[in-house]
Amino acid sequence: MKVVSLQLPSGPSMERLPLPFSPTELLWRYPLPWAPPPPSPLGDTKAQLPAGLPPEPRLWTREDVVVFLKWCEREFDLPNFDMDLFQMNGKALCLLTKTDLGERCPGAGDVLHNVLQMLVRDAALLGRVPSSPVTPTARAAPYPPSPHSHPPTPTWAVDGFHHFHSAAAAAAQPNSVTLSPAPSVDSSGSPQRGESMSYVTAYAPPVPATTQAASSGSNHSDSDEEAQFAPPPRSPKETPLTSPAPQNHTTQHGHYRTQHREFFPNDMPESNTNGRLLWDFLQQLLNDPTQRYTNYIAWKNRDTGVFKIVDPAGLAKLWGIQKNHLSMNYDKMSRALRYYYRVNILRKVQGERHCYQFLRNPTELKNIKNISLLRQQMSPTRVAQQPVVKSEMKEERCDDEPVDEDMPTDLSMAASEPWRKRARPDPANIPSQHDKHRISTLIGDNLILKRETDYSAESYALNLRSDKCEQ
DNA sequence: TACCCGGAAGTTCC
DNA sequence: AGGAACTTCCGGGT
Repeated sequence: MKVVSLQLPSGPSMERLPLPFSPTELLWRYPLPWAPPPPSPLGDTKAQLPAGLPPEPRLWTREDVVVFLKWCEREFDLPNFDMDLFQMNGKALCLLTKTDLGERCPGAGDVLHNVLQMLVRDAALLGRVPSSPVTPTARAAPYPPSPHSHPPTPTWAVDGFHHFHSAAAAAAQPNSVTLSPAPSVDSSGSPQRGESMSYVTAYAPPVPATTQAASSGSNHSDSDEEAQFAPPPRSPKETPLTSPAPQNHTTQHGHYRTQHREFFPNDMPESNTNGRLLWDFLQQLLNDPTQRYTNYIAWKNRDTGVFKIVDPAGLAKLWGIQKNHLSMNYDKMSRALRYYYRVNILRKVQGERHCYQFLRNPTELKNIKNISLLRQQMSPTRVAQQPVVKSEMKEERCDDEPVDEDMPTDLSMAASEPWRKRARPDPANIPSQHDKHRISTLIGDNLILKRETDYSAESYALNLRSDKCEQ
């Protein structure tokens, strides 16, 4: 499966950001709702259209339609279309509904529909603001510069992690930017040799060599994108992988790749979440090897799982695209993040805006999914009996402690907070609003110690051992 | 004003 | 059908 580097429509800092989704995972998500002036929402995809194909699908001839369909087959690894069913011009093609397309090409209707929608939308935008023609060469032409193209990079965002060589970046792209493959780490792939592996390594995304080879040929070079998405420098303390700070990009990447190949074998099974869970989505953005999303979200301390949402609105839009909730905003997305508090996947870093901390490593999270969620109920009374520990969010390490197996992992209200059941329990046992708030606080506070423990490299290794035992 | 919090109800997908 | 994982909306606090 090839990856199309879809471009986000511009918004602040949205320019030229390829979304991390494979076509089949993403394309249905379009069309996009916000339409500030171009750059094109189709971006690279549009630019990769066959030369000579008009940018406006509705102007296509029958022959153009065939060319387009053939291109889609190749580009998106779609099953071959029955061209007899597409004896129509572009205008007619665009009138087909998703269902229509699905009937004509089972399994690819959504993709086709959404590609068309994007093209139509893009053509409309181009109509308003004439821009570069849709040619293979147009791709290399950068979009009009925007003052928002490169939002401020957090000072903590690193300086040892140099730009990848363009070929390497391109090679890394398929896995790094596709939400289909496993999330940051896979339970079956990584822990075996991971006893001494740090959190960093566990979070590092896969860069299988075979994928590189497979992808580098048919796709365009990313050299131009690399220039656009050159990752910000990283702090030397950032990770063992990057320290001491390498002088050579190729060496850097080689090391990186070597590490990943060790922990992410090529036969790694696919994720069971496909980036459709918010935590997984965030992890994938955070761990993008080419660091293209650091303008949106970036590790603040990868070892402890602390990250910062650099561009809340932008990130929310990305998430909205991912989930096809195009009115997504930070308020809504943050609500989803807050639901993670109760299941101890996340916590807020007190006093720092847009700063959160993962409380579970990806292996854990994935394992939880794999074992059908250990639905350990954490009763309010039980929680309330636990000591309250207020912990300042520093990168302090606590004693090693195994993963709390009693952690609720069910995001539903009922699982962790039974009073939220609509069929309410005995009223005598219902906490008051104040109590509820306190309990929630207790849940969060009480687990802080553990969280910071879990995210220390030592305990992460310990968790891995635990994972290993489970396997 | 923006961020943050959590309740409540609704939606979508599996 | 039912549950999980959000999404949407909201009132309140900082």
